[in-house]
Amino acid sequence: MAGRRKVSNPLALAVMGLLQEKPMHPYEMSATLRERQMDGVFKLSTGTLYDTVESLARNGWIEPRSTVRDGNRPQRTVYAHTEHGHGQFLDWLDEIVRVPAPEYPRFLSAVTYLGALGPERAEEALTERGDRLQEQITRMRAGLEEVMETHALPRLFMIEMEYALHMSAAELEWARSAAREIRTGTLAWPAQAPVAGGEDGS
Amino acid sequence: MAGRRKVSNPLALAVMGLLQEKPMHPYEMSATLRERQMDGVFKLSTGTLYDTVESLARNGWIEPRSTVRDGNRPQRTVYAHTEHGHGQFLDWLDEIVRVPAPEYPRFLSAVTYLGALGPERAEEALTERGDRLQEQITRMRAGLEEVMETHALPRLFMIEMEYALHMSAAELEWARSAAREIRTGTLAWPAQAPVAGGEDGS
DNA sequence: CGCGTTATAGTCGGAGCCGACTAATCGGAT
DNA sequence: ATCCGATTAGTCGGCTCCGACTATAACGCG
Repeated sequence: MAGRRKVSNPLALAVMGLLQEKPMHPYEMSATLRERQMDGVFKLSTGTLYDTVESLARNGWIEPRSTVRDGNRPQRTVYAHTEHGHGQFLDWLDEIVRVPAPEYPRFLSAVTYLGALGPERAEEALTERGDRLQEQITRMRAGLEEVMETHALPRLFMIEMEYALHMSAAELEWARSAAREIRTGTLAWPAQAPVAGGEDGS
Repeated sequence: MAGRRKVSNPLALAVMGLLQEKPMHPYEMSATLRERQMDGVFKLSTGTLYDTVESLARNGWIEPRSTVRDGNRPQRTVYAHTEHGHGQFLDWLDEIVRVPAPEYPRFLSAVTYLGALGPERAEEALTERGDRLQEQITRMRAGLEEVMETHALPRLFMIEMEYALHMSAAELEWARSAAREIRTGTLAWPAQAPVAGGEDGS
């Protein structure tokens, strides 16, 4: 097993993915990602993008192809992936898929201290989350269908949407069920511990 | 609605949670979190912990209570939450639960470029993920039952485990189903695009 | 009673990340 | 002709995060 990966920011994955299509300069990457609404998948901020590109270049995954000057605009450096970079891209992809990495979603941390909210507030909050998730899912589903129809894309091209929808649905299910259990009392609120802690007195 | 939150690292939530129980010094927090296996929920590293505590103090959520010197060991600063901090803690908790925030799980980014792996490699990788997830779920379930039985805790105290299990199960389901769809051909691999984006060979 | 080992407690510098800012150009309205 | 705002393209400083390192005290052992 290797000592931690040189390149680790997921945005680098997006950059590599784009460069498989054709050489680009950073600004074009940014614009393309936004156009394709991939900024819901990769957290995109301009500063980070330029840093990421630089880091990829340092590590030999990509290299400056040309420095074009269009009219009198500031010159843009166009990058292309290297052969080495292409291999790394596939290996990294492969590893991310194969090995589930620990992630730390905010909601999980909040659930850990759900007790602190007390039953009423917790139930309310979970219900609201449920409603918001429902809306979100509806929007995603509509967006997905629209894209599929207008562009007649094969399913594989939107597969990440299917995954996102599946996971959102699972979360919705859990939130609703937890809210219901609080209402009906199936999920009891132990009196002596408003904050999770379970200290034994011994 | 407020301009972005001052304190934003989830580890701060853990710190606040612990301080609801009793005043502590950072090292004790770290030890306690590890003992309770909460380091699976909050990403814990010593450096970050000290930074986080300092930031909480700067923002008035907590304050140094005493500077104890035990024997001749380096003196430890014990912190307690302030009233303001307690309120912020609850509000933050409440907001995290109510409002689903966009998260960027690594697997989602990888799925976006699943096409690049080609059908065989993708199918294999998804299958392996499935197996690993299955193991992980078994381990979590066993751990959960053990804790519940030996400590006789109310369900609420391990509710985050139930959530984690639910989500892992959903992911497992998806991975298995996607792998199956690739095998059976239900999820087709468009020939002209090994990488999402439609590279033409011309 | 010296001596390596583990537990205790924390520091520090560098890398990563982000948002706010800069600056030039182009297209249309005035 | 010119002014305004949007688009194009990128820089920069500060804050956050992290892991590697330091240093002392208690503990067991031959």
